[in-house]
Amino acid sequence: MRATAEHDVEQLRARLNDYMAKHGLRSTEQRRLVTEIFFATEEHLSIEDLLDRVRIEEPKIGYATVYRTLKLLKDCGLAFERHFGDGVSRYEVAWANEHHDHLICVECEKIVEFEDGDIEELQHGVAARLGFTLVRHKLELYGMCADCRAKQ
Amino acid sequence: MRATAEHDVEQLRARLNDYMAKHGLRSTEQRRLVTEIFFATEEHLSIEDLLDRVRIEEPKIGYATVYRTLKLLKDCGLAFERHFGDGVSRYEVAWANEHHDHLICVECEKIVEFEDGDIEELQHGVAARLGFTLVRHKLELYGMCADCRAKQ
DNA sequence: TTAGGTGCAAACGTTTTGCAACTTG
DNA sequence: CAAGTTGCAAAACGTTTGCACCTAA
Repeated sequence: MRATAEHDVEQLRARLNDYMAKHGLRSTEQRRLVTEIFFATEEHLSIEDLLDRVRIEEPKIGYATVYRTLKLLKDCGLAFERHFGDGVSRYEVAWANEHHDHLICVECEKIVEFEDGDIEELQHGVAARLGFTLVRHKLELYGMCADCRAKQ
Repeated sequence: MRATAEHDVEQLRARLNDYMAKHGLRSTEQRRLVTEIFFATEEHLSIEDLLDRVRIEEPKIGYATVYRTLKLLKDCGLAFERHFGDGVSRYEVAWANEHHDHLICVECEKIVEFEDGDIEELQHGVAARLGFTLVRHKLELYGMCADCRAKQ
């Protein structure tokens, strides 16, 4: 759907450094490691998932550090937190100028991203009709993917 | 938006009794009390909310009973569990033939329900285009309601 | 040097469960 | 009476925090 090559990691680093400088925060080895691994990931990671990957390179890193780093990324708008109903928070990189929703397979839990301008337009219409100014939305479609349907 | 009068509580009771009979479950006083109070409610209740109401009539009822009763209602499709991001699960009655999504005020947390057939149609289109058979969806719109906008 | 960061373990808030006593059918 | 249910309290679960030690600037 989207190619990794399009993504401008450099821009994320710049935004992060900006934010840290502005808030008197420091660039530590752990923080760099966690953010780089996170930025290099296409999937929707839980804290544990990310911790596992980080520990391959630096086994001493603790859960709390990953947690706090993701909080930082959330705070400066570089990560989105998602909840797909299984009790754990998952995170994905907030690439600039990109917005998408999720289609989740109820069988194999595969997550596909999509974007649909028509739906978004209708959402604004609904909100306006009820007197709301829309700020954001969450749309998740749950269904069975082609692979799982074939297997049944 | 919808009048209580339209809702057929009798049908819910019947479906519940059916389910319980089919699964060898029993109709206890606590279960009846919890379900009746739940069925009579328009709001999106947390377990605690519901427990508070139930305890007005029967102070001895425990959290676990309400929890387990809601699980039962969820299992037989009479209750939906919702997560609006504040860490607690909220429940609402799954009235037959009714489906709606939510519009939530980011300021006062008011929740308005809506239905939009056009959006749903587009959702099916998106899913089909990506090879999925749509089972259900979750759409939440977050914005500022007219009242809160006026106060600012 | 000092404000900020780390890792650990303990605290937290919500959800879930084991169990002995009690009800329902 | 057998099987299901209750209420309690404890366990489990993911998340968050206090603190003593460490490190970037």
